[in-house]
Amino acid sequence: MKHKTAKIQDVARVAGVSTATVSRALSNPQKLSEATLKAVSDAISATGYRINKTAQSLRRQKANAILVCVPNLGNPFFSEILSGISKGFSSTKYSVLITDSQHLDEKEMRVIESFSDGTIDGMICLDGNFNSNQLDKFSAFNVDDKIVFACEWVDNANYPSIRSDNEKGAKLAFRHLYDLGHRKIAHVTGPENNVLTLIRRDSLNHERERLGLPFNPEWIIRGDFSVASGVEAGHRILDMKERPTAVFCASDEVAFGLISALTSAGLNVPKDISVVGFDDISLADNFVPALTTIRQNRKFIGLRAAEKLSEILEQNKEQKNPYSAEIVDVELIVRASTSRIHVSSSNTY
Amino acid sequence: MKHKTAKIQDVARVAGVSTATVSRALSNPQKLSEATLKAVSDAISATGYRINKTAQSLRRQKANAILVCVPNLGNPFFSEILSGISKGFSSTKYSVLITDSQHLDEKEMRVIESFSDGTIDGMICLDGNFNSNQLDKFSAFNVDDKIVFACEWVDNANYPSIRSDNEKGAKLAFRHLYDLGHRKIAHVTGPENNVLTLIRRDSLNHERERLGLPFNPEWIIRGDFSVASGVEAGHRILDMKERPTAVFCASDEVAFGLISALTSAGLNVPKDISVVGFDDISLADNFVPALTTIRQNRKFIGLRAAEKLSEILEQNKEQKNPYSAEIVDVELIVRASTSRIHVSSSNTY
DNA sequence: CAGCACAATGTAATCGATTACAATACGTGT
DNA sequence: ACACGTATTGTAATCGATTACATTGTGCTG
Repeated sequence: MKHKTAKIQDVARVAGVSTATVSRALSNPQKLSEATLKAVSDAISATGYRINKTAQSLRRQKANAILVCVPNLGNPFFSEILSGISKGFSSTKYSVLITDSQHLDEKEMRVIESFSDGTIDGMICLDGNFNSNQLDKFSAFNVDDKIVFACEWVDNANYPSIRSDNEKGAKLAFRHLYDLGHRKIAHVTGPENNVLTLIRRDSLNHERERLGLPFNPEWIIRGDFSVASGVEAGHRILDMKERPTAVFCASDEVAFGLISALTSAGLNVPKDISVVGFDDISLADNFVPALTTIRQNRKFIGLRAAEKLSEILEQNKEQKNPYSAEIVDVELIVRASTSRIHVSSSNTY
Repeated sequence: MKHKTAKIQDVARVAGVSTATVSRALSNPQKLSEATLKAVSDAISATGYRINKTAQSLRRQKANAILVCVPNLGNPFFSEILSGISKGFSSTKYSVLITDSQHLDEKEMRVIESFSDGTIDGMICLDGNFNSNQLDKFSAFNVDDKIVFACEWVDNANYPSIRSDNEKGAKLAFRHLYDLGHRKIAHVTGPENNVLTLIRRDSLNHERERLGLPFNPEWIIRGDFSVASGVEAGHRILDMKERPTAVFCASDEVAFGLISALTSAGLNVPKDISVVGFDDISLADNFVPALTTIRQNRKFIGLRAAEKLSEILEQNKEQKNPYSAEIVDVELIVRASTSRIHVSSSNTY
């Protein structure tokens, strides 16, 4: 039609030089004389030439693309991380591909496929749920040194990762409730096989023991980070003989669901029950009541993950970096969903 | 290192056939005899061969990838559409690339670049904010017949699009409030240059006139779909001499911000002011109060957009389809943020 | 059994850019 | 004037898969 895209040959012809020279003009300009450089540059404008990245990738054996593996694209928690990653790569030559790993069995083979069919050079994985079998495949196919984990990670495996200080987060949440006078503190966890679930729960339990608080196994409620699981947890709490006076939720969405369920049942948050979330997603500030939560700097985590992966991909393969987990600080954001314990409920203990 | 990925040559050698035969075994198996097919298939297993898509793309002049252009990746509204798109392409040979077009000037050139450097075959655009200058470039570079719009679209331009019935949505929202006895109905719009803003506002105004309701220009409040703009609108309303008794917001997030601001100021939603949102994002059901809203079937829109683009890309270029806008039905979801007008406030009118 | 259609497979050019190696020109020191 | 280093540019192989065209073989028809 109108635009038959010009190729390097066309530029070479117009500029009166060889294709090699054109190529060099683009990637090694310092090797050429001023005059030819100008000629080539003019020819490029004249022809409207744009490099064909597919051909370039084939020749250079490099895709200039990375893959982000997201557990669930429908979950707003991830959009901001994606946004950070996207920003981190925006000034580089890399394109960002995204895949939803939810309900995807053999997802590790899909990933390996992408590596070996030449479509990606590296991966940022927001999904820490890989078993050792899957990880073995990564190393068998030599892709394990091109993967960076963000937010989540894999225990006992030496992948670089950028993550929040979850331990501190759980501790801050717990201490905040404790300082407000709460002693019966429940926790809605994440899904069982998740690293975040473990570390937050352990940190919480540790803190509870340290402070010598009562423990009721009923108060550890299984969730899955979703709003629905928060609602479910709310119903469980409403049914308890011995209700907690405060709940620490593994995510803001869980907290929203929980508050929604408690409120519908006629309870008041924070008067009857205080609630703390985790993440500080954008809505936390404008929920009713505004949610006290632990802020994860998700955009920063995404950005750093992008930078880290870039570094790894640029550096010489030989000088392998040792294992490194970069821990990003978290912050307690006190809002309206927590309050000093009410006297009538506190005297139970 | 361990895995020097096998190429088609290696497979050919192992199978004792030519590379052409191996290639045919993969893309035109019906042209080969049972015996050679088996030999090739065995050789592929033996060598662990995986096709190199870069080489394939170069030769076939087809990237097998599409780009999704998202106005703001950080906004959860888009995650579910993305999820639908991702699902729509999951069983095809296309990979999905995502780019954030926010604050990106010359974004049309970026897109054209991606088309002409061979990295993408088509695009789904969730951002209708293109001027005619930019659109002219699309057609100058012959990419305009490989673009599908979803959710948003461009007026006066013949791009295929999948979108909600926004007109009906606004009408449903307005009628719902009217039926509850509200007469002073405010509207928080989207950003000024947005097609959704226009169509929803026009539909609302049309409905208001039809019903002969009072119009106070103050009641049309500029927003931008964000929570923050909802908060801002809330403050504006609190300051009004003549307050509306109900507000229709251009997005759920705006509604959240609005409710948050009103509630903080001591008002009760819906007792003092009823609020309707638009979108039915996942949190709407668990906001406090649960939000009455217009449901957009975002996952479906994403899915259909993916299917539509696939069709377009597969079909013969010549048999160009005429302009087509596919309108997806919307639904009023009544929850707790709207109620029959309170007597003390209704008698003002 | 000649002649032809058709099925199965091979040969080699091709997609567009990169780069090792070769070639040329120019300057400089002796 | 010769030898050699250096700067600049060209020639042609290469990345890995696809496919037009050529080739071979087989069966069928008259």
